[in-house]
Amino acid sequence: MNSQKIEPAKILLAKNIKPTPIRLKVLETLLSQTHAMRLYDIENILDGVERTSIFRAIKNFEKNNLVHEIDDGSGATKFALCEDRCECNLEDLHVHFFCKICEQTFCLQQLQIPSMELPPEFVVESANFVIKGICANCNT
Amino acid sequence: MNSQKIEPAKILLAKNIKPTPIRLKVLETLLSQTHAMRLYDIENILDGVERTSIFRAIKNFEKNNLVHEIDDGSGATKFALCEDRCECNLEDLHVHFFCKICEQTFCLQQLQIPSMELPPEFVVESANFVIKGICANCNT
DNA sequence: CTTGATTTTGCAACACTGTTGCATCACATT
DNA sequence: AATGTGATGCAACAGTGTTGCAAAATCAAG
Repeated sequence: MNSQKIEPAKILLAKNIKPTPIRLKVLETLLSQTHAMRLYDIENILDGVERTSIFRAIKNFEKNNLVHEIDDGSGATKFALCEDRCECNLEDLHVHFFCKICEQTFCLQQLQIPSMELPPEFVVESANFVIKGICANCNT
Repeated sequence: MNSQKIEPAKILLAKNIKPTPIRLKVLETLLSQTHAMRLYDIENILDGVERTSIFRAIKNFEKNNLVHEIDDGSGATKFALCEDRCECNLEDLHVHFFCKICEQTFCLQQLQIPSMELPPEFVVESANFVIKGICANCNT
């Protein structure tokens, strides 16, 4: 079936991203995973593809609101696909969960980041809310 | 006045930390700042003290609930003193604010991290909530 | 006080992540 | 086919965190 080859290209085109081979591979890799991924994870799966090429593809995706960065405190930035109509505004942000055991990061899309009453003159632009603990899989 | 020399030692002793020269210097540096500091910042102020020595002092402080780590997405972990009776439990956690302009990180101690309704079987242990934007000083 | 054990510190080195510069290559347009 | 634009691969680098080991300082026991 070729739907797996056609879909990613459509996604890229919908975001005005030229669907080059590397970008397609990176996107397919992200689509194949349910968790947020490190650059290194993608590198391992796409064996033979340069780290920098993946890096630039991801940066391109970010700029075009296709993926978002998550800083889960593990030391490495993780990346996950945005939801369809995400424009990476404040309202689009959601909470993430980092499991200390399997070290995987979950997008809790149903949990919007709560707005906070900041001190006067402070302006919010974005936020990073990561809850850490043990995920359902590791909690046996 | 010698209160500045006696106080830090008391703080360390109260947390069962042996007040060695390096530890005192690191603690004094943290006390002298209103914002969270990077290892590198402390290193710069304590000119001549080894990075690793500061690192180990900080790690010791962390273990004894004297400082907490903040991951503000700047790439470098920042450290700030805990409040007096902090035991680094969930209830002790507060929101942080990272200013994109001056790159300083503020402890918003009055803002407790809100609890979230997680998916079933997920266990919370800690959290990192950083709001990013422009601080009052830079917002002119 | 001397000896020995333990802890702390300084130094060197390393791993990992992210990033940039540059040359080459592919591709699209004329 | 010629040309220009962008994508890719390669090499190198910087920042951060971390560990191993040896020297120094501290502490405890005799």
